[in-house]
Amino acid sequence: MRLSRYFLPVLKETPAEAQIASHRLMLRAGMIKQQQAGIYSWLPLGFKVLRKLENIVHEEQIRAGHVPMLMPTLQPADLWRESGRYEDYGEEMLRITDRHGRDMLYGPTNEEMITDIFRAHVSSYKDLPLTLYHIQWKFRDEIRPRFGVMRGREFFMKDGYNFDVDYAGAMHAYNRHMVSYLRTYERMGLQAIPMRADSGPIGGDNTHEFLVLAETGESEVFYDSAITDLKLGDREIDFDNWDEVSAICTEWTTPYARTDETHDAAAFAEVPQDRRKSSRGIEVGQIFYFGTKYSEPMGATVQDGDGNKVPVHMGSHGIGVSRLVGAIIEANHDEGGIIWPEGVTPFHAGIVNLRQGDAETDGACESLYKALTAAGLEPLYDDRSERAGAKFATMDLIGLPWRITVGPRGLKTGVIELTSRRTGESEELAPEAAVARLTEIYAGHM
RNA sequence: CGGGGUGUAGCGCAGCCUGGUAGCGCACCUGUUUUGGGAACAGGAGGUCGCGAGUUCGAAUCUCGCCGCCCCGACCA
Repeated sequence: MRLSRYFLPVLKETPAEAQIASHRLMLRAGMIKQQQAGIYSWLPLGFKVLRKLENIVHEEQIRAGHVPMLMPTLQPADLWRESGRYEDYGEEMLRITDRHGRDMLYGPTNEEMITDIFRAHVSSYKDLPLTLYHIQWKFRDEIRPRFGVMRGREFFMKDGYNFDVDYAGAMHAYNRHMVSYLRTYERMGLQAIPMRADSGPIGGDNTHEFLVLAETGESEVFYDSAITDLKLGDREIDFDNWDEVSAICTEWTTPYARTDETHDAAAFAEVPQDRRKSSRGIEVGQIFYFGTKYSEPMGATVQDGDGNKVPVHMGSHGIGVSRLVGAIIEANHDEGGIIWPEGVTPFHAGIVNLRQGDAETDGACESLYKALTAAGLEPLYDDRSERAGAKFATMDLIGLPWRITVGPRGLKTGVIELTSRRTGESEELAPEAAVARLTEIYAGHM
């Protein structure tokens, strides 16, 4: 993409309403525009990141054997009356009436609707296990939205629902989600720690939240630092292997890690002093097992091998996709701006032309642009007639992990400069060598 | 929803107390010079002063009502 043809309305000054880094930087980098309290337009750069995260979530869900679909944002109130939540949910639910006077709501979550779909089409244990998910906009009418997309009213979320014939099967689904979530966050360059959590209004017995450590997090968290050393890496995982999946969960849930809601001071005291940490955390996902809470009242049953109708065991599993954009920035920024992890960056590299209009530098930039594109990478070429400082500041702000600087000085000796946004380290090398380096760097992130 | 604040050009703000033709910086447009870390000069364009009533010869400014947004708290993916 050529910057001169893109839409990137960056701000030099910080809008007054933004308090925390991610909100400030998303506004300044032209990623979002607030339309109402807690409701945002996603401008091209923000939208690109959102889509990247969405793709990662899809890939990892499918890898774990889950099945994608899409449910509507507007739901009939009657479904929620069946589960009893229409009355229970309170003011947070946005209620709407259509022209015929029918009660509807903008979905804050989809347990009722997925259960309705399930009961209409599944009646045998032979069709189980099944996990369906979608990634869709949700609405919760928060009393006080804040922190930009981290706590908006409208938000983009992956929510998945498992259907199993018994408790053991549902627990495997629970574990499978935990492992696939760990993979998902790792690919996004995040360390998200699973912590035993409260079940809240969705209800259930067994639940973990995933928290990203960051100073601006809304929850206080307590953990054994041993957990932050854990990494899945590129190990192969057979998601159908109950023991293997369960063993990984044990690995991740054994070190102490809890939010203030479930914190147990006595148990925490048994963690060796030097590994006892407390911090703030941003919740970026949650998994629940809630058994037959919805299947029973809504009649989602299957016949088991003995011909008995039994309510299915369910769980629901969410990842806050739009919130993750903010969380990633909270965990990856400096005074100059955002620093995208390679796996989620909106463009793989920025090309800065230091002498726009000079035939030689223009030509060198063009051929670099073509070479990177041919290598399957997506560069953002700053071809504006701006001075060097302005171009550097823009690149730093929008946080592309790699910057290629092309100027007449280097071209005299046939080199360009490759700079890491994260470390600030630069290396002079031939254009072809830079393309090769970037291809190699991104090989593990495509 | 309780407490506090705020609304003036795209963004950041001054002006309001003490009523009298609406200002500054950045961004934008034109031109010249510049060109490896947010350039300089000159010229220019851009405003229902959140909305509605009221007081007044006259309201951005005073009064009343409403709305939006932000912060703290309670609440929350």
